[in-house]
Amino acid sequence: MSSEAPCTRDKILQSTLALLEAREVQSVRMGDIAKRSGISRQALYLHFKSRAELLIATTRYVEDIHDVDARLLPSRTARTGLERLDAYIESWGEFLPKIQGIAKALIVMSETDSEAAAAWDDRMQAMRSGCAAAVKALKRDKQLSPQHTVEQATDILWMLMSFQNWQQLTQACGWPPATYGKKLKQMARSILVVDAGG
Amino acid sequence: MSSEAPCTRDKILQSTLALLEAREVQSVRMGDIAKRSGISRQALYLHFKSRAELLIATTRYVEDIHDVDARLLPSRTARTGLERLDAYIESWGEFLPKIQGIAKALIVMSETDSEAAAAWDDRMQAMRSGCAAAVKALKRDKQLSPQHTVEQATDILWMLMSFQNWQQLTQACGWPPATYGKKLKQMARSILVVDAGG
DNA sequence: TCGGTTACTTGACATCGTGTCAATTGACTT
DNA sequence: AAGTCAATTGACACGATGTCAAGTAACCGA
Repeated sequence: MSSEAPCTRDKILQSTLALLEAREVQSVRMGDIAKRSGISRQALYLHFKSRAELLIATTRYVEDIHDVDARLLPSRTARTGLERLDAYIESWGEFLPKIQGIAKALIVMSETDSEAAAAWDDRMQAMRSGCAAAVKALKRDKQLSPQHTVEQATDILWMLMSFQNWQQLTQACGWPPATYGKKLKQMARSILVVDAGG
Repeated sequence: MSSEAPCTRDKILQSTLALLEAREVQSVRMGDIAKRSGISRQALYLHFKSRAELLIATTRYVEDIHDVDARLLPSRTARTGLERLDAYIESWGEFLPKIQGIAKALIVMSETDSEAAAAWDDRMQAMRSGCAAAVKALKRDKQLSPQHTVEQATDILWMLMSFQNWQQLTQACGWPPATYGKKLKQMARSILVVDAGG
């Protein structure tokens, strides 16, 4: 439970997460995380061998906290392909804001660290599997537009749902979360579904 | 002409560009650029006050070389809204591969340098104007889907045409350039156009 | 031909963040 | 009393950016 005194490792992960949500990624240094965790900078290296490893661990920590699997349940139990598509976009749209900080950090880290790149890629491939499943369900229902192969449709849905697009629409364009969800469903239907009734 | 001996500043810009196209962004250091330009590292600072400024100057240099304005001519002279949309996507799709290196560099630099961020944002806003113009032409032709406001339609087209999406589709998904162009036009029509024939 | 300017060189150095190492402390076991 | 474990302190190497000072070589105009 969170009311118990967390062990040092958990304190570090919590601090990292809090800082990433509060500030610009690059301004979250090992020293800052240590200070906020109430330990020395060197002690961080007793728990994580590098900054990259700490960020990767934080990613897993976030997914644990928010119970990704439970969130995706409605999309897996959907009856029709359309329902599944909508449910998947919906859950993802609710999940994205929660991983914002760590996602940005991991993307930036990916430029210099191949393990970070692999970790982020792994999460994105997991998300892609969900896209592939939704597309497959559409295909099964004969609702997939003949304009695209199954592969292409998956690529397209994956692209639409990318973290960068979410960032651009909600941050740069100022779309509220509800608009993001609604519009993304519209777009996915317009592109992928044969009879795009909304 | 390029057969004349270029001045030092131009040599630097050419070297920067060549290196950014050949290698990972972060591995292009001031020292590398200097070596390739045949001058000392310190001499770089006689021409550009920082790495960020050099990258920004390189961006302008690339746009000069490839004559962006001329490229966009067909989209500006298009008769119908649909023609304009297609022409704009087409030119952008041809232009993107050429700015790949410097674009990635500027995006990475944006994390740490606010001037670089402003420079990239400026280019993206310019691209957005083109999107707005295409959407307006569709609206004029009564071909804009009533699902979206003009503003939203612009946001959507802007998102679809983003550098990150191009990267994801051509690199991660392995789409050939021709497929990228064709599919992007399809997607834009499906989402934005009222009678999405095509 | 002298003097000045311009472009560039060399070498040393400050700064910042990551990551490492060695010696030490303090608490809890057995 | 001895041992172990988590953490501390302080020093330090490394790599990259950016700065500074002194020197050089070519060119240009009076």
